[in-house]
Order: sequence, then structure tokens, then C-alpha cells
Amino acid sequence: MGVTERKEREKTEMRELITAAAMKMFLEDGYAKTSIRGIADAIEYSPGTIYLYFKDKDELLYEVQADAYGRLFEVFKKEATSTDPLEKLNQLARAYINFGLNNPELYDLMFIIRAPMNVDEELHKVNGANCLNFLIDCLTDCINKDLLRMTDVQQATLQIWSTVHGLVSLNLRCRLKIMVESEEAVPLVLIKTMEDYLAAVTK
Amino acid sequence: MGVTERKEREKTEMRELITAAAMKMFLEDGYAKTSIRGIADAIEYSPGTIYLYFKDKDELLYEVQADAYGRLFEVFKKEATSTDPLEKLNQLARAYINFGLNNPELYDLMFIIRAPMNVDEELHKVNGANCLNFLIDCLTDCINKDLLRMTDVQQATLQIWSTVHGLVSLNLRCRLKIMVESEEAVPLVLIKTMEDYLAAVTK
DNA sequence: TTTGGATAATGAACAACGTTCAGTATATTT
DNA sequence: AAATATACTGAACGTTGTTCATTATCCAAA
Repeated sequence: MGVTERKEREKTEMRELITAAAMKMFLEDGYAKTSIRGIADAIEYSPGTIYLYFKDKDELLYEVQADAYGRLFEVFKKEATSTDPLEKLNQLARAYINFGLNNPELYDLMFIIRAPMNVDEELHKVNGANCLNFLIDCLTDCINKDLLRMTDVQQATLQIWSTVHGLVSLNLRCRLKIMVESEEAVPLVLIKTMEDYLAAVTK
Repeated sequence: MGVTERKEREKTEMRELITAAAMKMFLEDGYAKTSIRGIADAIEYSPGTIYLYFKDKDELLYEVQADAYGRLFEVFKKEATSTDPLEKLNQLARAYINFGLNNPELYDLMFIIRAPMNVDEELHKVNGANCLNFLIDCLTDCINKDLLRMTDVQQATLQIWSTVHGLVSLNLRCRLKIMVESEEAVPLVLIKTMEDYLAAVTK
């Protein structure tokens, strides 16, 4: 009686089909400009069908968010590999900033877009926490080895996250136009500012 | 022949009537949840009338934004009064954070909401630049007196702005739920983190 | 004071949106 | 083969921002 299992499999396959199409369109046009009707068209189903698999557009956002956190975590693991805690912290911060610059629409729906945060969500919590823990672990290491001017890990985490998120999000909302002369200078300026910050808080 | 002048006055009065109603509703419900029809109802005019004074909803946003920058500037002038540059910087950062916590919807439409930034806009540019220059002047003072671990004013400005904006905006999007235990602890934690940061970059 | 042309305001109409649901088609079980 | 359960549809609802022909109001000239 493998029929119920096949049904189950088809159900998750359909969810993944929808999620994949949504991710593609969110990346290209952003969350707001992507319509349910558009997603339905892309996968050649009726709009109503999507609501058989997702409660509403927000639930679709959460699904894509979880995926996005996974991607960021992969980038972290790939880019921040140094055994030197300070160097690793630098790599981590660079990776974060570059991720934001290279995937603006993705960064948007992960950290900027307005959507009630259901922290209870399993996948979301896990992947989001993975990214955060990567930073926390790195900072714990730095602080234990007395390399930074901070002693509290939570405070240090908040500081560095706020700094890099601030840089990326202000840029994404064009608020740095007044300060940074040319558009193509932005990546370098952001990285430089972050490194200046790290240098300042390094013992 | 004061008729053209009266017409002019009535025109700006109408604009202000609309702007005031928009500001009120943006503050209460946010930009997205405020409809043109709602604003029209509030001032007892037809929806179409609003379009005789504003090109679209975004132009209304710009008007309110300019107003909001003015408010922030007033807060700066009122709160950051110390003659000690470092203390003044601290006051400035506190004022910024508190402004964001006390006026979440306003902060949202000033710095987070998606809207094409027409930096050419007069009022907008002036008020926005006022706020930024307040910070730049303060930091210039600090750096000239060799009180900070940075030498470049632009970098320093970017650093501090990113940090406080990062703190406020991450909190506004509920991203600190994972890190900060209780909701009411947030203001203290944000201020503490900012002060830790300032302490770290102070010589 | 009446008339004619500018100006101001209206509100119905349009297209697009998220979402729902009665109805239809397909698949599974009896 | 019939009855039941499941999957899907697409028209419809209530919003939204925005437009525009129509109507009302005002002001200057006759």
C-alpha cells in the first residue's frame, strides 16, 4: 500500500515546485512585485492550487527565507575557513557583506522585508540559528583568546551583526548615495568600513 | 490683485492638509496599510483630489519623509548638547536609537521602506543632510581632537550610522528575538551595545 | 449682473492584487 | 462499475493605486 507514501511524496514535490518558482521570481523581481498569479503561470497551475499547499503568500516567504538562510550558511562555511579567529571573523564579515551585495532581493526578504516573524517555524529557526551560531562561535573564540576589546559575546555579536547589516541595508535602500561618490565604489567602501571597524575593536 | 497669491496659499494649504493626514495615518498604521482612499476619507475629499496635489503615493511619502527628517534633526539639536565631543556623540547615538524605538513606523518610512530615493528633492536633501551633517560635524570634532581610533571622517560616519541603524532596524524586524530574552529589555540592550561600541573605538 | 472660460473636485471605471469556494475532473477504494 | 475521496480550476470578492470624462465652482470681462 505505497499509495499514501506516493501521495505524500507528490505533495512535497508540489511544494518544492512552487517554492522553486517563488524563489526564482523573488530573486528576480522581489517579493512585492511577484504575484501569486505569476507563480501559478510559471508552474502552469491555477492560482487557487497554490493555496492548497500554502496558507498565504507569507508562508511562501517563510519557505524561501529558510532556503535563503541555508544558502547564507553555505557561504559562511565556504568562505570563513581560517584557523585564525580574527581572520575568520574578517572572512565572515566579508562573506556577509558580499552576500548582501550580490543577492539584494534575497537579502531583502531575509532581513528587511516586513513579515511577522514566526520564530517557532522549525526550518527557519534552524537555518537562521546556524548562521547566527557561526558568528557566535567565532566571536566566542576571539574573546576567549583575548583578541577583542569586548568581553560579552552577546554584545559583540550584536555589534558586528548590526554593523554589517547596517552597511548592507543602508546601501540597499540607496541611503549611502549622499556619502559614497560612485556606485561601483560601494563594495570596496563597505568592506573597508567593516575592516576599519574590526581593526578598531581588535586589541 | 491678491487672488493668485491666495490661490497659491490655498494650494499649499491643501498640500499640508493632505500631508498632515498622511503623516498621522502613516504613523499609526504604516505606509503600506494606509490607502489613498483612507486619506481622502480623513480629509473629506475624493480620492482623485489627492492626485491633483501629489503625483502618486510615493510623492506623498517623500513629503512625509522630509518632515520626519526635520523631526529627527530637532531631536538631535535638543538631545545632543554637550560640549564634550565624545559625550555629544554618545547623546547623538542615544537620540537616534530612541527615535527609532519610539517612532517605529516613522523610522520605517525614513530608512527601511522601499521607495526610489530621489536625492534631488530639495526639502528631502536639506533635512536629510542636516541630520547627517550633525553627525559628521560631531565626528570631525572627535577626530580632530584625537579622541577616536579612526582617522577618516567618512569611514567613521559610515561605521557609527551603520551600527545604530543596524541595531534599530534589526529590532524593528524582530530579528533580535533570538538574542534578547525579553521585549522590554530591548532599549537597554541596544543602548548598551552602542555604548560598548563607542567605548571600543574611543582612544 | 450676467456670461464665458478657467480652475477644482468628483466618483465611476480600470487593471492588478491576494484570497476564497462552488463546481468539475481525476484518482482510489469498495 | 459505482461510490467515494482527492486535486484542481477559474470565476468571483473585496482591496489597492491611478486615471479621466463629467460636473461644480470661482473669477474676470461685457
